[in-house]
Amino acid sequence: MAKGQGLTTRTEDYAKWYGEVIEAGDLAEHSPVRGCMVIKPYGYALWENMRDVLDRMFKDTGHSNAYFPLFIPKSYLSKEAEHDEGFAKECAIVTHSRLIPTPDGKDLMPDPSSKLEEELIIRPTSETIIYGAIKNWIQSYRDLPLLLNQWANVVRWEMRTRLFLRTAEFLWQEGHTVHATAEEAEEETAKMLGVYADFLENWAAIPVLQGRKSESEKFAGADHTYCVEAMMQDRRALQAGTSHNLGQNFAKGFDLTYQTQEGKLEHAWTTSWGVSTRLIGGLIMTHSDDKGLVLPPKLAPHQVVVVPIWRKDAQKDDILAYADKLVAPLREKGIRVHLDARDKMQPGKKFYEWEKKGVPLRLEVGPRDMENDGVMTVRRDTGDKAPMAREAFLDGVQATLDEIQATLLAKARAFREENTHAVDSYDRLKEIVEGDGGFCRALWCGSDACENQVQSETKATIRCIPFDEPEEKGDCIICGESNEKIGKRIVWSKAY
RNA sequence: CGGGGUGUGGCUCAGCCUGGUUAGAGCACGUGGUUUGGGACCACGAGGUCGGCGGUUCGAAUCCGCCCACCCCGACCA
Repeated sequence: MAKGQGLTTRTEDYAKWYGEVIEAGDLAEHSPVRGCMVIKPYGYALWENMRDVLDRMFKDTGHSNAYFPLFIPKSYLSKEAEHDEGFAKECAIVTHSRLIPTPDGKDLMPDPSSKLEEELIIRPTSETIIYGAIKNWIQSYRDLPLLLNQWANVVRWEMRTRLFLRTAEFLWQEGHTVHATAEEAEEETAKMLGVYADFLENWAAIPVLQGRKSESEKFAGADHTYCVEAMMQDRRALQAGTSHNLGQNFAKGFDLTYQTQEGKLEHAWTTSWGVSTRLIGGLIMTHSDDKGLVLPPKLAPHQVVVVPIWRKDAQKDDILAYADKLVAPLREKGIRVHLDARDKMQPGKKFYEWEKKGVPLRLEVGPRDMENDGVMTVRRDTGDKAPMAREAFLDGVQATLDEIQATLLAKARAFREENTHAVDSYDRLKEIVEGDGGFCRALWCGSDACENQVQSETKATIRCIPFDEPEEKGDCIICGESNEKIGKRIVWSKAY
């Protein structure tokens, strides 16, 4: 994208648009390390806001934060067979602890004598290292439930990466809980999925489908996986968060046992759940437009930006003093406001910049406004521009921000509904998937064979078996067998 | 890991085919001035081991060899 011009539009090239929005919004950039990104201050501020809200939600549901090591002894990974198989092919491995100069003295190489006794895996997820530690914390049913969360970075050596959506290293939170009964573990798994759905809809303004993953899509090592799925503006699905009921699989692998009230020794029941910096990608692809980022007020680093305008230097001090009559009251109301007092920059340039950065509400204050005790307001979501009296603006600003938040959610929900189709034949499924795309609600027999066939022929996958689908008996659109095992429509879509 | 492509100031690229003083342009950046209600203009200025190593040559960004990195398209995935 050339500076001083517009972005590639979504219809021209969606992937290119996505990259340009990130660049123009100053969120992140590629690092010299393959598949890794540098999250810039503005992008990190967005992540911090997400993190703070989620962290509060986790604590309100009884969880405590802890921190476990980045390195996992290789042997830990082989204690849960499915888990091992699921992650082994994308691990970074530490083999040495020291560098020495090469024989020609021009480079460095691992010192053969520093080869580790046991190689260390850089965590792709922390179940194994956490169970290794907490099995010693739990002896009695009185020690349960154990409700932990960790904010951390993890590494998965992915083949193809995209900023935020799939990077070799990413930031996330991973909840890990241990329970005395299967019922409690199931309740926890469902509860945390609900927390994610709440966060996504009410804070990120991203409507989500809640549901269960098919056997082939579930987390490696889980009994079953629940997920929240969102639709991006190119009508592809994004798995925004997952919550896994791990049953006793990991407890057995790590000998995580507790003594019951009756004095018997039993394996515990565990869960894990996570969301990552991928959510930033989801936020971008849900709300942003051809002018750049559009951020929901509840998560935006700056909810309001004030651009002062002066014609002559002599006016500058007066205008800035007047701008403060907006900025100070906004701060008092707890609104995140930024005054852009940069000199030697034309107002128009600032307008474009904050538009690209997705600030929900822009205020322009110049001599005319100062004279009228007014302010010019511009909404990022609709582009609506309106002059207002200062006091009236201040009285209504929170309501305006709430309305922007609600508008974004409603718009995203309407888009998803428009692009969700009830599909009753495989031909129709292919037609949609190969055409505009979207979510296809269809009957499915529950077999891997049908799932694999669709995936290899169309690239679409089963995103989830939604909770809120009504019961519906009928024949699988692929093989024609009865769907009695599933008993309702499931959702197919291409996904990120 | 297969197929394709690209490596030259912060960014986008020209120069390479046909080797020849001091490697260019636009954007961005700095200073000064005029500007400022939707991306300003003028002047001056700073910034480069031309991805790395080796070879050919009097001389290499340019030719040859090897290596590395990144990007795009596939198979795999939060």
